[in-house]
Amino acid sequence: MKTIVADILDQSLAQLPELAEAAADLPVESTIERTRDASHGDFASNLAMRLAKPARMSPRDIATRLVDHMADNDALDKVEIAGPGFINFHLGAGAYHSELATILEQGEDYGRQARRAQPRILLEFVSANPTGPLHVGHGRLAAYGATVGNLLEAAGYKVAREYYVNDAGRQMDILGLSVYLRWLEALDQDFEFPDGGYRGDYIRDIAGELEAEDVRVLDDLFDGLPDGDKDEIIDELIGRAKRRLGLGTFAEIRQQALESIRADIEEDLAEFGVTFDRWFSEQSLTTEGRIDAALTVLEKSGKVYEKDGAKWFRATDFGDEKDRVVVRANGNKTYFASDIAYHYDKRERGFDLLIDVLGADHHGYISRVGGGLAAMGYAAEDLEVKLVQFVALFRGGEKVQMSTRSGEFETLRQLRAEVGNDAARFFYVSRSNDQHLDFDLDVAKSESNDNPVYYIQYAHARIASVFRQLAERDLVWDADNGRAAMGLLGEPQEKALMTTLSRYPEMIELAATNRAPQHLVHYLRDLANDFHTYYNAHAFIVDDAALRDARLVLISAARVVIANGLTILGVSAPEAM
RNA sequence: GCGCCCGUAGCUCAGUAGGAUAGAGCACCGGAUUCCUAAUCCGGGGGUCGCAGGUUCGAAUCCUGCCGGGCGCACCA
Repeated sequence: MKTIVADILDQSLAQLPELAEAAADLPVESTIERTRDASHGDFASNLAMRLAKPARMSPRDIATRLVDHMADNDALDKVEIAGPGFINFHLGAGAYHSELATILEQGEDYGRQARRAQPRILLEFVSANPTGPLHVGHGRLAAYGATVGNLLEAAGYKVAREYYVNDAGRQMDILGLSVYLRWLEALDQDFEFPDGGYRGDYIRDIAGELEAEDVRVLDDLFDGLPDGDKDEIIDELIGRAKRRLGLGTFAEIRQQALESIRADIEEDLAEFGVTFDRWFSEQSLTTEGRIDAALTVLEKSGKVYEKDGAKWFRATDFGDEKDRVVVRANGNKTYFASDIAYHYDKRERGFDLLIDVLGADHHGYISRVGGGLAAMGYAAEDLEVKLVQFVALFRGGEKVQMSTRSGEFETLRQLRAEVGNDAARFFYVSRSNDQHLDFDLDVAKSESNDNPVYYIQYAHARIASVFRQLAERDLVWDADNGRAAMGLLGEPQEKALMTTLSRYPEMIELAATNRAPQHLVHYLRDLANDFHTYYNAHAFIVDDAALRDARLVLISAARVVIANGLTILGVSAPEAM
């Protein structure tokens, strides 16, 4: 709908060369916005004010010229110049009526834009370490990433979703050791479980199902353990287990634990409506030689040097605080080396824009990885990182304490079971990603008017209910008749609803561009409010068939848009509540 | 110490590449149902947009400094 106004302005501008020149760098559409006050019309443009300086004319003179050169347009009622030089556009009812027809015609495609070839987007999110179940913080990453992915697709982009599985390195050895120790415990071996191990109940579950071929009891594993801090003790135990069980057997335990946890995460997310096109294994980077290949490219850039026996990446050249080690003195590659290799691989696979959704504690990582990309012949700007701030759970007004150490953290599963998937998906994205989230469990699970999820779903269910009532009264909705009678929709509540509906495509575009799902949440709340207000003010199923059919056109359109928006959020749109 | 994010109503937060009198929910007060679901609606009070400067026709929004809160600064992953 905004394009109607943009076209009119564009065409007027084209006839005024002296202004068109000044506006060369200014997309006309970006000057147009919805008005906040209905007396200012439907859309307003600040184009004249923006051109005043480059064109060296007064804003009001510019506005006058623009308006004088506008061709007549059926969609337009009138155009006014107001205030310091705003051009206000008043659309006719016909523009809204045709928008309603478009909504019904396009159905679930309404608000979706045509495919854009560029950029091809790789969206990486969650990527939690496969050392235990997802907790509530990961849930926010999942809900945010999934919704941003849906928004980008609605805006026409091709999006691939990926989960990076950190299945390499020391933490995997600790995982394997933890499982083996629980397996020993189950066979009545007596020892104190080391502090540095993973001690959640899920480790016992995995141990209970352990099926490694040559696994056997090492009853002297803890004999003569040297003193040391918890990391040294863990490393010593890992070394002993590897030597005595054999590397192959230890690796088998480790892989079994990894796969069990990874599968659990995948199932958890799938139940949450979050799926991925690919689970990218960090191990595969090593086995396929990609880390070495990336390091070779990086070294050719001249941004790698040796110091103290290690190889360092000159990250400070790319805005990082300090240079970063990529290969340690002991020859092991760092996690940072895998990260660079992974992101290099993403670009090599043909993705133009890499969006990473990360926890807020990863902010130090942005300039580093971006710098790596730049050094390897791509651009730091190819990587866009969306940081998501932490989640605090509140129950009964009290903050719920979360402790990973004790294994007593709140898992995503527990949260989903407590408040339901719909409320969880909704609440997670209802705040800006860079705002801390206070998740109030009592509100999220209350089946009452306190709960904004129900408020929106209820609007959808109510519309469905109206159509059920219609059938019960042996009436049939004649949509063609309704479309022909849309001129009867003159009530203020009807106009308000039509206006909000017509905003949907603009809002989707905005939310996608800004990776800001909260716009959609707020929009749906507004839309539901407009519908509920209308519902309370006027009956839809009236005796006058033309009016009835027209009103049913309007609320059908509302149903379509609410359902489309909820689908993007990953929230169900119930027919009845 | 350095870096990133945040500071808007009593509480939780929106606020669109700067735009016209700053919005919503909750809470509080007062109303609405012989009629399509009251999980609803209508009305009301509530604000020095952390503070101080700057940029300009115009700043909650951009810039600088300060104050307050969160997070991060490994040859860990």
